[in-house]
Amino acid sequence: MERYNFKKVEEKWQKFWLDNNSFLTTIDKSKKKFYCLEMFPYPSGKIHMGHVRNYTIGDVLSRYKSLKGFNVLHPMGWDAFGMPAENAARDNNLDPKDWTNKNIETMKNQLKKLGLSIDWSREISTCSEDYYKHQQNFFLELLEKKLVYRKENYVNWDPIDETVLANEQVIDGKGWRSGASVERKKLSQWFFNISKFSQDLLDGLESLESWPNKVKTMQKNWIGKSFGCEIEFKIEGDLPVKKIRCFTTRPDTLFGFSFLALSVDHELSKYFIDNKNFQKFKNDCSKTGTTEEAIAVGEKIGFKTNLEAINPLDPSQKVPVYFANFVLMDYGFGAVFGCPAHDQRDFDFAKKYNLDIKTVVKPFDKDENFKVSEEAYAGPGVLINSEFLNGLEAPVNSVLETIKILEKKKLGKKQINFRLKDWGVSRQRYWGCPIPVAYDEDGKVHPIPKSMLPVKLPEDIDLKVKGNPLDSQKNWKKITINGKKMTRETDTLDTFVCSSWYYLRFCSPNEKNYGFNKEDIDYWMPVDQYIGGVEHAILHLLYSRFFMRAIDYKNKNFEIKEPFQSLFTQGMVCHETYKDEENNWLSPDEIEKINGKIVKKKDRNKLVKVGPSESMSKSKKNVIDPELIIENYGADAVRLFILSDSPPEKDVQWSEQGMASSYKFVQKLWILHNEIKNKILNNENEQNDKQIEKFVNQMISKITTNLEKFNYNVIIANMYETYNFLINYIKSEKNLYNLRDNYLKILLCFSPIIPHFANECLEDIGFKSSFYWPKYDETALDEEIINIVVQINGKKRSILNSKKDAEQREILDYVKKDKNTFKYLDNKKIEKVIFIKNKLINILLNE
RNA sequence: GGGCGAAUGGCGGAACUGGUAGACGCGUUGGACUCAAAAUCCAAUAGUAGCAAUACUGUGAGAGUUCGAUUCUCUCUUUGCCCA
Repeated sequence: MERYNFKKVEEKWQKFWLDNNSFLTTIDKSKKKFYCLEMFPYPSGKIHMGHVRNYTIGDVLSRYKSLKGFNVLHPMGWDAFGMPAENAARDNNLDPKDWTNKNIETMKNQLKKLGLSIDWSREISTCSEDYYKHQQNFFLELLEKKLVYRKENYVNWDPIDETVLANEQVIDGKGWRSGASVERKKLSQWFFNISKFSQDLLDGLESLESWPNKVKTMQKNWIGKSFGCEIEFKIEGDLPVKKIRCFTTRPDTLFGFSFLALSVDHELSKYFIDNKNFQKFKNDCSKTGTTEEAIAVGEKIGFKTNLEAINPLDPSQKVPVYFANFVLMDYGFGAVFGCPAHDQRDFDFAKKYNLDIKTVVKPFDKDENFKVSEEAYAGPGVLINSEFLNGLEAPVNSVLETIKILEKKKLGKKQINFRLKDWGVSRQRYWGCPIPVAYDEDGKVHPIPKSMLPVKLPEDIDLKVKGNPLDSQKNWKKITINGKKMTRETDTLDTFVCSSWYYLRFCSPNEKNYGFNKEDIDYWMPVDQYIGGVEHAILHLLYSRFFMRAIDYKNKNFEIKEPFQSLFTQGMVCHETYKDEENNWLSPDEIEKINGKIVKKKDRNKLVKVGPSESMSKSKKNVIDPELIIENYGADAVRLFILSDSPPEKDVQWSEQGMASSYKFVQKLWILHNEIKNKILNNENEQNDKQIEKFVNQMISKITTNLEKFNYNVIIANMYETYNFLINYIKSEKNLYNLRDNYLKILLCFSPIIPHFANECLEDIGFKSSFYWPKYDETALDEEIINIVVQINGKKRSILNSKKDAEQREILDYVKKDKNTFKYLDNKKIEKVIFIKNKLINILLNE
């Protein structure tokens, strides 16, 4: 027998699948469809272990569904626009397109070596004109539907990448890629009107039963529906301003009102434009970022006006009006009322400017004299010091009641507010999808006529210029539309736009006239299973859900609303981290283990510090290159290992030993296969053997259930159990009657996990095609002899074998005689017996 | 600070609707093979006591519900993620 040559076998089957177009998919209405999609990769250079895990999970599912008879769509593409390409190209004097395409080639080959069942004829790349011309068309459609608009806005400006960042791309006040401190800057930007769909996006979550609750909660919080009240405050002072509108979720704390705070961009600011102190203040404000987090953490500063606001519930109460840096123009009306006792932000502000702090809510367990002193009290309780509102339970009752009163007095009205803001899509970068509009001499926006699409990116650009390289493309910028000279928009679209509709394109990758065609969409959509990292729980998924709605808006393209029927979020691949004595990161192949000590390979006297296991990242050097691993152990072994050690939704530890043992397992399976093959050739008997019949049925049942529930790590355990069974079974010198049929079923069950190996073995015993997912026979699962647990006073004392369906009396008689249990019953009165047929007997004694 | 989750041997992890805790793998120990080692194979492996049969303890801590709790409820601790 030859040693299992994974290289030969894997190449053979990968070629076979390619030559036979095994994974090519077309619409087949006679079959149920299954659209399996994994989040497509960014072509950064090489695939990493995270990809291996993600795509293996998807592949196992796709192959399983195929065997079950589904018409499976399993495509792959490239999220190919984005800054890394532009930066790499700039630093190495390359064209971003060449850099990207080269990476795509490399990564595609790597993915192919994993033996993925992908329909490569549907491959798409978001940076190709074939793709982005449709995206530009969508942009224009959205523009027509007024779902895209342009507005001047403060943005998060990344001074290193010289681009605008979305709020969610700012982490701890720093750019998510560059790490630079983010600044506030005013720019004219394109926005998608996602907030128009706030309620719809929120409601849609209800229908997503197969999404993790965690993700739904995160989206819900992100959309942030709040219920409150719009209040009009009368203003006194020397300005021609009589009232200011505010939004608040806590109108019930109005009696604790001690200041009114305005955003520096509030329309009132026009009266202070010449005030030097105000200008200085405004300037200081721009140093804090625009994120909620930056505002919460940063120091609260204010600029006092000489205006006074009047409490609508108590006209005798007048409080100062401030401009404050923690009030944002796009929340509410850019104005909030301050109640320091019950809001920490207001509290900090009041302390700083010595404003009143009046307690109006007391916790349930405190008395009327409760006073807020060290920090604000935002919890529930009862209203106090609030005249006619006293005694109301806060917040639910008191808020509703106060709104009623305000509405009656025509001082305010109930309002719903959403935290979700419109999506700023303008990026001042070259390597993205050009926004298909131009400006005439007056600065008026004109869409590029659809006949002139795509707006192609210019070639031969200079990426070394400061700012947006497109801006310096004087010739490219010039365009004539209908005889009129205009200037092109130089912003490109956020790459999240590209990934917001790629799942649609996979359905119609070759449609020339539009991004998709309806027949394909109606057949393939929605994605039945979407698989990817939880890091996209909010943005990508929310944007995609928005995009479906936006394209559907007014023209009714779709039968369905939600793009992703089910979502699975897989965990990360982690590895220990290593540092040398100078605290430099070391990669796993720079270290070795000698006599239990971990030392540097180059200098064995140098001890290595072992850090915690963290998600693999280049910066920490704790990466393992999948290509090398596939080279050394083979794709099947890698697939086995990446699934074996942890449930797919949890993080997995990379372990060299674990990897090696998966490799050994494949080798052992091959030895087993050859022994089974010999037995099969020597036994051509049709009779059945119950033992193998029962085991294989059990196994099919287990593996099927575990596949359906994504318990892929347990499937690997099931495979080991199967091996352990079979190796003993064939040694048992039984008459191995129906070994061939049962072994065939086993191989079919293994085939989604280790497809090359399984196909090789199947061919070896005479099966090359018409594979299917084996069914299990419920009746074969029936046991004739059953283990019954015997408990005395709830404590397990014995297990006895009984024939199926034995009655309580029989079991009890047996227990009384059994050597393990009779001693417990000796001379004691049986108080009660709990009996569950075929499972357990629990005898309660009077002691 | 708020929301959501998690906690099981030396390690990763199993355990169906409340019914045999620790499947399976790694590691470790002992043995076989070998001049020797690696590889491979066999055996043991939650802890304590015992030659053993067996007994007691045991699923982060404490309480509760129940004949019976890893599983359900409450409180606490630690920890992860998201939001702030």
